[in-house]
Amino acid sequence: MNMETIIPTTTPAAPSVESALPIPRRSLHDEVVTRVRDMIIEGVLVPGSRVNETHIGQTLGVSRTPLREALKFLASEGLIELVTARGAIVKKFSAKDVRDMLDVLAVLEAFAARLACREATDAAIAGVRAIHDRMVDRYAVRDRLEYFKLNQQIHTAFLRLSGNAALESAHTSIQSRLKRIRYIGNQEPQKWAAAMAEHEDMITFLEARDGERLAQVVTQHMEHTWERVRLTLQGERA
Amino acid sequence: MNMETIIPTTTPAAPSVESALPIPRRSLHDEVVTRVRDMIIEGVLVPGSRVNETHIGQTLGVSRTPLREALKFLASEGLIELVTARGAIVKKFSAKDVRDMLDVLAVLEAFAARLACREATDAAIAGVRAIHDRMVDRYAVRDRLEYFKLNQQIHTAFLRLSGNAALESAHTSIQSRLKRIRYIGNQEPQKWAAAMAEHEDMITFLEARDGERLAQVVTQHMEHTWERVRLTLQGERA
DNA sequence: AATGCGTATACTGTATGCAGCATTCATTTT
DNA sequence: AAAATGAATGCTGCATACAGTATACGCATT
Repeated sequence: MNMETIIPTTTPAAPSVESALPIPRRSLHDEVVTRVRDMIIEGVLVPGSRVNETHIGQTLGVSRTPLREALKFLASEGLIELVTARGAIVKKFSAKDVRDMLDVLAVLEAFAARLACREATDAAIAGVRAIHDRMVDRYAVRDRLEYFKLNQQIHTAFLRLSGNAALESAHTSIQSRLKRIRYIGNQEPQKWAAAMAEHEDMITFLEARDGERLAQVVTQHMEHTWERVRLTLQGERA
Repeated sequence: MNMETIIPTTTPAAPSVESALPIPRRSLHDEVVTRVRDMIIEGVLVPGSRVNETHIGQTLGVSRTPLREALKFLASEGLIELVTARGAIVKKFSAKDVRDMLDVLAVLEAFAARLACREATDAAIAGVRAIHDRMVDRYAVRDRLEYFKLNQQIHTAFLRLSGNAALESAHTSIQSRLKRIRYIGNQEPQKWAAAMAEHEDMITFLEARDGERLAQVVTQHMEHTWERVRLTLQGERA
């Protein structure tokens, strides 16, 4: 979320080994943002309910101030709704909302597909392939949680291939809103298998740099994601 | 930014006239967010510079707390960068960044175009036409500022026709990042005239509900926007 | 018993204070 | 004189305290 570049005033006597890298200082802000996001995804914070600042603050061991700042951040991301004098409310998405988000994701990913096939370096594509291979591994042993994480990663990596930062950030924003729904979805084995097959196609077309076909598959994949997820949503009315 | 719905505990004796609407209480948060956004657009806060919390706070007449919260919000929107222990920095966009954003906008608007032609009610389309007519008025008397505002409005209204909230919010986010660039661009008269002509086409196809042609024109419009804006950008290197 | 009103409580919104880090300037050293 | 080092200042990050508002409960009244 924030990249640091240390410019040495003079080249120090330090050896150019890996150990002497800028020490990554995670701000409490980022930490709280991701933690609260995770709490929403995991269902600890239930959609539609209010967020008690003092309570959650104590849970995370921080004061209300950084928590509130994190909530404002998440509000802009669309995960939380801010109501005057009533505080933060975890957003509840209707089936239509989810469908709409998936439609937009499809459009964005289709565009990214065409760009990626044109712009990406072979090395970058190989990187995506590497993630894919790990997903196959995880699928083989039915490690759902790790698979889920890798799935998020591969989508992000794929979007990054496009080289369009705005595209990536738009995608990330919607993706984070959908995370929870995806998390609770995709339970059935055969659906999981189907998703895997689609990914296989995607990586093939990507390596072949066939933008059009890739865009097509990506769009289909999103349509199928909807099929996989829609049933889960019946309980989650707005 | 936040809609209020007042549910009366008991149906009061109040007449159901328009005058008895929920009183619009805009939170200080929203106020500060929009003010800071405007300050960025108007160039009061220069890209690349740090935001002094105490100073800006005094300017707006608020304490640091709500200001900081607003900055976090804008950070998520992409207008501001948060650097640990150094605070908020107004984001600086390179020519490529702008080009990328316009590309994404084009994709989103093209999608919105197809949806709008399918989904929008006649009344809603008439609403867009009304804004357009006012723009023609403002163009006639060369009222640039008002034209600029209406231009923002018509884009938003157009996106809303799609009925896809996620699409609208993705669009708004990028749009707000571009506002400043658009604000300083579009100076020359002939370019302005060209933009007007394109808008004329767009409204025509919209009323004819010709989604494909509208999508085409919208994409072209974005391409031309790039032409209009790119020269302004030479000074704004990243 | 039900309804309306008033008070109490709990939580949000805002301000302020304190600690820690970055930056800058002055001083010292080579 | 240039560079490096150390101190001082200013700003951010976080916590806490206070004020204002909504919600809930209890009481009185019909």
